[in-house]
Amino acid sequence: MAKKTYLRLSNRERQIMDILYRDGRATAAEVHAKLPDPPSYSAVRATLRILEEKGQVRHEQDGPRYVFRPAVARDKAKRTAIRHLLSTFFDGSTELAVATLLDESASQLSEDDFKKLKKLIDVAESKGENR
Amino acid sequence: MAKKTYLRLSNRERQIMDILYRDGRATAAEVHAKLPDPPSYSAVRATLRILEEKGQVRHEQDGPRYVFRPAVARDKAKRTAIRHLLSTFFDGSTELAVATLLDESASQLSEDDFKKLKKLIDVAESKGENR
DNA sequence: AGCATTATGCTAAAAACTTAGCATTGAGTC
DNA sequence: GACTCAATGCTAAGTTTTTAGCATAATGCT
Repeated sequence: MAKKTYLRLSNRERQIMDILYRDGRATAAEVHAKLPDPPSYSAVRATLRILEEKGQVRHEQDGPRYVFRPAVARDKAKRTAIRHLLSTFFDGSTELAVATLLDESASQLSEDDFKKLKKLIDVAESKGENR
Repeated sequence: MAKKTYLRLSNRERQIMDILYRDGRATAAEVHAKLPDPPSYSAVRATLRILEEKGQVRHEQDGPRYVFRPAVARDKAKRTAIRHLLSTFFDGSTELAVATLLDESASQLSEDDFKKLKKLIDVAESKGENR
């Protein structure tokens, strides 16, 4: 059977995936506790099962219970997400995106944080030069 | 009537909003043309109407047709999106997010771009000092 | 061992999303 | 003004999502 090119996740499914990406791993009960506007525990388990059928989630047995994890590495998922964000809201411009990021969080960053950010750019620049 | 705190958009609705945010404004026909795996034109219009009912979209009359726009400013929507991304995939860390952004696009950035990025940080830093 | 507690497996019903089709309206052309 | 073309208004039906509930299995305590 061919794999679907576009895998659509429903709203609840997406919410649950976000929790799993945020926390790395969680039991059904933990997911339930963190869901906004949560349905029954039973409904959460059902959705986790569906996510597993869709290949988005895996579980391991941990004693009496299941622990769920995203099947796709967080790193890969976050790259997909960031590309989507760039193209939707920033016309593909890294600069615009960085500007917004800084604007969102500047007031919470320390002097040291800014130093690190500049260093990041230096590193990226030197890597970019190998073209 | 109380406004919903959590406004859920379905998959199709989200796809359509993304197009509207990307392009700023579009007719029903344009949205239809840009939808991946598109349904009928009629279905697109129906969804646009629903989005309007949900307060996500507005339309203006442009001669014989409607032109649709996001009701929430792109700028506000993108901040919401970026905060969500930060918390889901980057543990709230601006640095980690910038690092990924750079990593994604470093090979496409020019020397000048890097200069601008550093400048952005300087500006954010000086703003941040007014605390 | 028996019992309470906490899991999972499964199924079916309710709700929401998604879609298409037909009726209607309006603009432009001949 | 009649006709054509392209738009919107509306509604109903199909499909998917979302949910709850009951049955069952496993753990751990007394």
